[in-house]
Parts: sequence; C-alpha cells; structure tokens
Amino acid sequence: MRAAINVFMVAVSRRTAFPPHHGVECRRCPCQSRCWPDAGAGDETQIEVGQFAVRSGDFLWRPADAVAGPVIVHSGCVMVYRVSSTGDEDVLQFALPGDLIGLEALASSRHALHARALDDVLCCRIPNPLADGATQIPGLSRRLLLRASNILAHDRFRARHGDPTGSVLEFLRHVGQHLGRVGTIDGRRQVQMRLPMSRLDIGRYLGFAEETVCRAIRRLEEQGLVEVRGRQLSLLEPARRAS
Amino acid sequence: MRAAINVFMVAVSRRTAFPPHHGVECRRCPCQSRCWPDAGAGDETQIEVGQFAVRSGDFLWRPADAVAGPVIVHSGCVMVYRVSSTGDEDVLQFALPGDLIGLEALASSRHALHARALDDVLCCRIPNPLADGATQIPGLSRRLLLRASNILAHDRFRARHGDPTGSVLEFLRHVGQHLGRVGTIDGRRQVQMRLPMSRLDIGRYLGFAEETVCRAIRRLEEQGLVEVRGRQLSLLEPARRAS
DNA sequence: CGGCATCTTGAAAGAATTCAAGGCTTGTGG
DNA sequence: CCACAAGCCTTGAATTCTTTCAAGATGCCG
Repeated sequence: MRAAINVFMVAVSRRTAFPPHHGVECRRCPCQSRCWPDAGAGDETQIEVGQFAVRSGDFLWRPADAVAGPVIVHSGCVMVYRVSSTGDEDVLQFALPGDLIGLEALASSRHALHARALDDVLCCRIPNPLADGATQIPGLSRRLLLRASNILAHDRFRARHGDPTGSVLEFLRHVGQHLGRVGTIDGRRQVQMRLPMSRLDIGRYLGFAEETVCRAIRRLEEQGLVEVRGRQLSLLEPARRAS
Repeated sequence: MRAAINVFMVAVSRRTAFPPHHGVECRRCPCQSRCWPDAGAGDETQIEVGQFAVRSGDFLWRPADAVAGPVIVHSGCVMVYRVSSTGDEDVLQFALPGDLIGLEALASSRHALHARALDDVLCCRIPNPLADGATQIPGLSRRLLLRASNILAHDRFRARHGDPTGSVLEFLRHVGQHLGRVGTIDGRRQVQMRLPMSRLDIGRYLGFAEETVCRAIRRLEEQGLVEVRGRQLSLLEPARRAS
C-alpha cells in the first residue's frame, strides 16, 4: 500500500511536473499562476507550502478534526460536504486543481465539514495566518483575503437556478474548464474530460435527485451539446456559421 | 426631504445610541461587539469608519459603481441581489444590523451586484485594505479575513434545503435573531418583528415562487409556530412541558 | 470472470409553479 | 383626518415538473 502511493506520487508528479518534495516555495513552483491568480505585480509574499498526497476515498479532514490550515488542490478532486441532522449529504464544493479549500475553517480550531478525495489527490497546505502563535508571513492575510473576496464573488453563482438542464450544463462547463483537455474533432472544438464525481453527488451539489441529473445530461446529449459515455464526457461547442 | 432624513437619523440614533457623526472609531462605539464579534482578546486593530445614511429604496451601490470599501449595516436592512441575463432577480443576501457586505467586491474596482436599502438604513464604511495606495491599517486584513472565514462557514447553510416550509421557518428565525424583540405573552416566549422584505423577495432568496412562500407561512401559522399579520410576525416558542 | 456500485429508464405520485382574481396594507395627497 | 391608488398579499385551480419507486443495464475493480 505504501508502495502503491509512492508509485502514484511519482506518476502524478511526472504527469504534472510537480516537485515531489515537501516545503516548496510557491514563487518557485511552475503552478504559481494557477494557484495564486490573485497575486498582483509587486506582491512579494513568500509562501512556503507543505505538500502531501491523499488516496482516492480518503479524507483530508472530517468534522472535529483539528484545523491545520487551508489547502490548495494541486491535482485530482476533493468533495467538501456536510451531513445534515437527517443524514442527508449536502455537497458544498467540488475542489478542482488550483482551488483553495478550508478557508471557512480558519477561525475555528476544529473542522465542521467533510473533505474527501474523489481521486488520488496532491495538495499543498498553506500556513494559517490566524492561528495562535503562528509565524506571521508578511502579506499572507492580505493575499488570502483577496482570495476569499473572489470566492465570495464567484461561488454564489454556482447554485441551482431553477431548471436542471441549464444548471447541469453550467456545472459541466465549470468542471471542463479545470479538468478538460481541449481537442478538435470534425472541425468542431470540444472539451474532453472524465468526471470525478457520480451523478448522485452532482445532484447533492445542485439540489436535484440523481435521476434528474441523468435525464438532464441525456437532454443535453439530445441537444447536441455533449457526448457522454459513463463518466467520460465531451462538451461540444455549438457549430457557428462563418463570420 | 433633506429635513426628513435628518429627523430619521436623530430618531434612529436615539433609539440605538448611535453616535450621529462621521469618522468614528469602532473601539469607542457601543456597537463594537455586535459589528466585530470576531475580535479576539488583545486585538488592537483601530478601525475608523465613515458613517452615512441611505433612505428606503435607494441604492448603496449598483453594478459598475466604483468600489469604495465594505460596509457594515448598523440599522435597517439591505438587499444584495443580481439581475441575470434573463432579467430574473436573484437575491443573494439580506444584510441585517451587524452584517458586513461588499467583501465580494474587495478585489474589483467596480461592483457587480445591486445593494438596495429596504428600510431607512444607517451604515459604516470600512477602509478597503486591498485598495491601491490605501493607508494600511495594521491588522485590518487579518480582521476581515477572519470575518470572511466566518461568512464562508455560515452563509452556505442558508440555502434551500428541499422543503419550503422548513426553509422559510429557518429564514424567519434568522431574521428574528437580528431584528426581533423578545416578549412573553400568555407565559409563552415569542419573538416579534416586522419583516423588511416582501414575500416575493424571500422567494427570490430561497428559490421559491412568491405564492409558495405565502403558503409556507400559512402552514407555519396552522402549526402554531408563527402568528402573522402582513409583515408583522411573531415567532412562537413551541409550548414545552415543565422539566 | 464475477460482484458491486453506478447509471439509466419508465411509470406513478407528489409538489411547486403558473395563471388568475380578489382582498388587504401602506403611503401619498388632498 | 380621510380617501385613493399602487403595491403587496392571499387563495384556488390547472398545469408542469421533479421526485420517488422499481427494475434492468452498464461499467469498473479485484
């Protein structure tokens, strides 16, 4: 098992050029622009992150776990969810490469949510600037506040907006922007990807039943907007007339 | 009109002991503990806010307005919403006394949302720690990051959770905690309030039709959980047996 | 090649939405 | 202070949609 995860880490790091050691400075990492899109010119914040891997199905944290600090997902997908008193699982976020999770727990000493890896995942842990006795990194609060602002600005747009088909399409396009590979087939641009989450989880995220998500995807296929085979999915650009 | 708002300001400031002048330091304001519940012991952040009044129906900001900085609502209610491409109004937040709004706009130079006063409103404007050339207030980023963290932790719990009656009840209780006056009638504790928003706006917030909100409130009344007369509303504590 | 979880589809039941119309509040102006 | 008008609230009935229930198909991992 230990061997297995080492193999995975090497494989992943080869595929994504991720430096396979701990204690990396973001400004020397090739992924800096993706993980810190907010950094403006002249921002000299030096962030040193601790890297770690999580295997598919394992938890990054669970309720009552001690808060270590926010995490940036480097590869794979992390599902953040809570379990209601009635036992329902409400999915709050699917964190994709570049996404920052755990901001909601900065103020607490214990987590309140579940964060589970849907894939084999590589992560970078950011120091918590609000922790007591933490070594203060100049500018880190400012950087994270900027990030939180952007999250508040964009996260709210992802809720269900009535009709399932439109919501699912919006969701798939969002995932495609992070995970998709762009290709051209028959002169038509398309984004190919493999969905990390089940239809049931998409439903729990958008607030629909599993079957409703299925039927929405089918409707999108009938409209020629996607091609589906299980979790393998292509988003098709609607054909446009020459301009 | 100008006279009218002055009268309003005096009236409001009498009722809430709000210092009726500009440039107030939060640590000398009687509302500090409500506006900054996150401030820990030893937090010496000195925040000087600019106070201003907005009349019912007027906008604090609209899309494309320049961003001046986040705002704490001191009295009244501010509705934050966006207008979709189809013309639908999605309500994102009803900001009640003590609530901080505008965090989502920190990173931008222009607003993307509408913020409209549903009441006559008094506000305090916080300096924007992310603005270029802003006078840096030590600890302000840290304080706002803490606040953003709490917003991310709690805001997500307010979405619709399936059944309209339960969602509306949860919503009414939330409003009651901020605006309600606690009283006892017939030995039963109850929270009285006047709703600042219409049924239609509640629906736009929770994702239901106006009529569905009406019927949900009616159902709550039939269950003995509330008493309603238009926007005047009492939340009734269910009678408990002696313990 | 199983075995299990996931995905898909159909039919029936249940809910919210829509459409329509009447009653009630509230604020304004006389 | 009263009357009026506009917006808001309420209710009913029909429609539309999602959900639920059930069962079969598919895909994936060991």
